[in-house]
Amino acid sequence: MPQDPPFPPVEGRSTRQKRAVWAALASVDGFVSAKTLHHRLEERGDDVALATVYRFLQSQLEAGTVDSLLNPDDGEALYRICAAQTHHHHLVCRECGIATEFKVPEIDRLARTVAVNEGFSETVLTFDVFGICPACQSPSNHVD
Amino acid sequence: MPQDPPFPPVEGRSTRQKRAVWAALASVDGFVSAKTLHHRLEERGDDVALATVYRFLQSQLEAGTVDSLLNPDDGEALYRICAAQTHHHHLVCRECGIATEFKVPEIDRLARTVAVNEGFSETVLTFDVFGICPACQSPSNHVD
DNA sequence: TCGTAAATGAGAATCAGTCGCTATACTAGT
DNA sequence: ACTAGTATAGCGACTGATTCTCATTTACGA
Repeated sequence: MPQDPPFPPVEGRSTRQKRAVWAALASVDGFVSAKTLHHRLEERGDDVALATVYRFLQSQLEAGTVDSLLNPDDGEALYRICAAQTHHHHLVCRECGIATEFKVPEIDRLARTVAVNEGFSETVLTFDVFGICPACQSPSNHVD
Repeated sequence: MPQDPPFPPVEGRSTRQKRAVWAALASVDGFVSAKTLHHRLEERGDDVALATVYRFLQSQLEAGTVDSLLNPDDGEALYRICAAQTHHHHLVCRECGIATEFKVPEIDRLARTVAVNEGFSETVLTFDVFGICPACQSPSNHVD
C-alpha cells in the first residue's frame, strides 16, 4: 500500500474507496457512466458500492475536479476528470466516450449577450457536440 | 395562452388522447416535462396514461412539431410546441420554463468546424442557455 | 489508543421513461 | 350500413438510473 495516493483529489477523508474510484476514472480516456466505472472497479477487484461511486462523483463535480455531461440519447450522466477549471466545451464520441475539449470564447460571448438582452440572470450554457470519432468510424479500431 | 392549436398536429389516427395532450401542450407557454403535462391533463379531467403522453411527445418530436431539451439540473426531458423547423437554440427559464428561441448561425458553423477538424461524423449539437427570466426574478411575479 | 464525525454498504425508494398485451379506430368487402 | 381484418393506440407493469436511509465501519486529531 503506497503511502500517498498518486493524485489526492480527495476532499474530506481519504479512503480506499475514494482512491479507487479516482484511479479508475483516471485510467479512462473519455467520459464514462457511473455504472461503467463501477464495473471497472469490480474488474480490478476493488469493492466499492455503486452508491459510493455516485457520491464521490457528485462531490468531485462540486469541487470542480470532474466534469459531467448528459448523454443526449438516454439522459445518462457521464463523467471524466477535468482539471481545466476554465470554461470549455466538449466534442464527445457517442460510441467510446473519447472527448476533446475546446473553447470558443465567441460562442460564450454571443450566448451571454442573448441572455442579457432578454433580461435573464444566472445563466448556464450547455454546449457540447456529440458524434462518432474517427476510430469508431473504422470497424477495425472500434472500441466499445 | 392565446390561440387554439394552430394545426392538427396529430399524425396517424386522431384520438381523444392525442388531441388532449396537444391542447395541454399548446396551453403552456414554455417547456414542460411529460410529468407536468400529465398533471395538467388530470386537472382538466382528461384521462390519458403517462405512457401515452410520452409516446405522443416522441412521435411529435420525430415529426418536428415539438422541440425537446434536457434540463441540466436533473436530466429530465422538457418539451414544447415548436413550429420552426429550422435549426435554433433556446434561452430557457429554469423556474417557469418560458423560452425564447434564437439563432446564431456562427455558433453552429464554428462547432461543426471543430467537429470536422477532429474527424467526427454524425455530429449533433446540444446548445441551450438556462437562466432565470425577468418575471421570475421579481418575487411578486414569480410563477412556479 | 480513544472518541467522534464522516464515510460506506446494502438495499429500499424514487422517478423518468419503455414494453407487451389488450382495446379500439379505420378500411375494405358485402 | 354491418362486419371482419389489421394496424395503431392505450394502459398497467416493468426497467434502469440515481438517491436516500440508516446501521456499521473507518479515518484521524487529541
